Amino acid sequence: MAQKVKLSTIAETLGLSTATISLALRDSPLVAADTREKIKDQARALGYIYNRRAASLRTSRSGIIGVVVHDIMNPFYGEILKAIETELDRSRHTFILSNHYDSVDKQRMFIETLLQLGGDGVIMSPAIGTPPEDVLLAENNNMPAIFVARSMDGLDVPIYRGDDTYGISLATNHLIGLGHRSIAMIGGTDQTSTGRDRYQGYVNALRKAGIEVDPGLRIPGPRTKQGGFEAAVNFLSLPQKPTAAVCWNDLVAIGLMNGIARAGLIPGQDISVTGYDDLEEASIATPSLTTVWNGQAEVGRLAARALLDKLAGSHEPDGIHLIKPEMRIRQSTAPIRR
Amino acid sequence: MAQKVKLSTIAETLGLSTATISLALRDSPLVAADTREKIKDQARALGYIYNRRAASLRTSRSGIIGVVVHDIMNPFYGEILKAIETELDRSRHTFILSNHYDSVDKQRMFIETLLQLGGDGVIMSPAIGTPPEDVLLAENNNMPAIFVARSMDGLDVPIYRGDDTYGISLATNHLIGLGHRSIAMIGGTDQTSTGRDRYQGYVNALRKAGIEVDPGLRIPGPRTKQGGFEAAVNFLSLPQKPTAAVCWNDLVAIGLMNGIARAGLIPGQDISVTGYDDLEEASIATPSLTTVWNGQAEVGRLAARALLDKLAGSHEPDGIHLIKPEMRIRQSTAPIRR
DNA sequence: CTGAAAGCGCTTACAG
DNA sequence: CTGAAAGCGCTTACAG
Repeated sequence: MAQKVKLSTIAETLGLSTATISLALRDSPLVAADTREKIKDQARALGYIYNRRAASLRTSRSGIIGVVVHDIMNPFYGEILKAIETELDRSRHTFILSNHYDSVDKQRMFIETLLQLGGDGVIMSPAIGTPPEDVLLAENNNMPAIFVARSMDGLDVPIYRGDDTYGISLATNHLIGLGHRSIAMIGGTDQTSTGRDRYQGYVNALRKAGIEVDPGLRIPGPRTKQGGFEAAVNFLSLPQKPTAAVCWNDLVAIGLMNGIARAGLIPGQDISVTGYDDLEEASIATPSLTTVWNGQAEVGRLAARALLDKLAGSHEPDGIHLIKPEMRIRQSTAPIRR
Repeated sequence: MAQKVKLSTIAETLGLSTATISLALRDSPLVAADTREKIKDQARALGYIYNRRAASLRTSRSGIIGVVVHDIMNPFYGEILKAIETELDRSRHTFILSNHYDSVDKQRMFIETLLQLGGDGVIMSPAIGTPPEDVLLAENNNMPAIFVARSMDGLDVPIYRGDDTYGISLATNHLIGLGHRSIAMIGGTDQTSTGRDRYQGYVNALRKAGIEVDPGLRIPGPRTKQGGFEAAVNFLSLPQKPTAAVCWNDLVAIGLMNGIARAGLIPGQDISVTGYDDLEEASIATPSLTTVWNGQAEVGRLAARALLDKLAGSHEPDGIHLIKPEMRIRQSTAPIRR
């Protein structure tokens, strides 16, 4: 490798000062237009690479934004990330991604690393059991946080997510409307706000329809396709013989449908199944999945915008921003067979 | 936020020099053990945050490793990434992720950003049409590259991937062994090394079995579930009435099976389908998918190790490192019906 | 075992 | 419109 090219290299070869070079490369109107062009050409010719660490050391702004969620391989988060990426790309921010797999330690290590790198802000879907201190660590060090998909009590961090209680009630009401009375709820956990909200929404809808809530019809836990697939055995052996299942999310629903099919029953005919999220995959599942649109792209886009606005100095309203879910009716649900 | 705590803050409160603090925090044996402890306690008490930009400006090592692939939401890459993450976590490197969506521009911008941040190295699955200069840009600026999953001609960058020609021949031979003679190949593109290799492997296997290769049986293009799903229509209307399909990957295979089922046929019985990759999902698809294990976790782990070794100064052998694929036989393939 | 001083490559008032 | 100089917060020879 040749000698490293820096601002001073360009300055020397052009007989100018580093100050002028620095300003010119950042398109400052303080530098005459033709000087600016000359400088840019020279920078290109020399293969100059801007050293962000040096700049950021001086300005204490890095252009780095951290994003940490449960698991980026989960398409639910994937769809959120894609929207965040699009929004951050537009403003030339770099984003650093991490999974926390609901490990508080892994999440804290990520926040610390981000602080060390001088991260400007962090978008997170907090790990189960996150202590408020870990979020305050970021905020107190001038790195604002925005939550997506999950709330946390005791912090007034802006949060963007779907209205889970309402959304799941849409799915439950849809099944009730089709004549189902014995409806199971598969998956999710009480350890997240989302989990509690969705179960509550399911319970509310049943009560409102005058259907007794049977705790035995709840199979908590599964959150993945694999989990839904394995839950099919338990589901099919429930003594109550439910005719329908409200699933925690699309992944669980698709897994459950696979499991039901494996047992020789036809999902969508013998058993009605609803998902949640409306992943891209939901419409091509077989049968195509009746589900609840949960606005992942909206959540990602709005959260990224809110963070960028905050960094730009505007006072974004804190508090909860709920996206209103919508029903998507497809083939996996049908009127009850009498 | 209180006044920022830096090395000199600790030094002053303790009556020591910044040099000693710096050494102590990095566990240098040059500092007496009890001084070291005292310093670490004080750092913790003051809430000191190590400034990596400053350190990296001085040492020109950042601890950052870039990873850029086609699409991190694709579980094939997801499984590679997970293995890379595990390996890099272990050595306390930070990794920055990006999709390139096969846009050469997006990929170049990522490489430039990484250089600006002082990235130590980059693991990439090069975008279609990547000019060698873009990779040399990294290498010439002291940022070594390692390829995963895709090769590129004209560069001697180490590459880790599966043996595609061999792997696809396993799938094709399996179908031939079941009595199939009219076997379609669905998906993939000639624009990647992987695409060319897999088509070649399919052709080789047919020839070796004395089956004439019919170019009309190839439906190139699809690489996703959606793509496979849509290809089902074309597949089912082929005049040759193929009884089996070798798919580009598991996603295409699962999509195709969904499409076949939607048309009222039973995949695995009426039509045999093979996938490629053996994603976690393959075994829970319905029917479970006969596929080729492609060693994603191995690819990721080995590539990360190779990069870390290179950064540590060891001379890693360049060239191609092929993982040997293995057949996984499940329910989606069956003897031909006469 | 500890300290004084230079320097990594930028940006930013301040002058002119 | 351009330049000289200080400083961001570390680490690293070099002394002692």
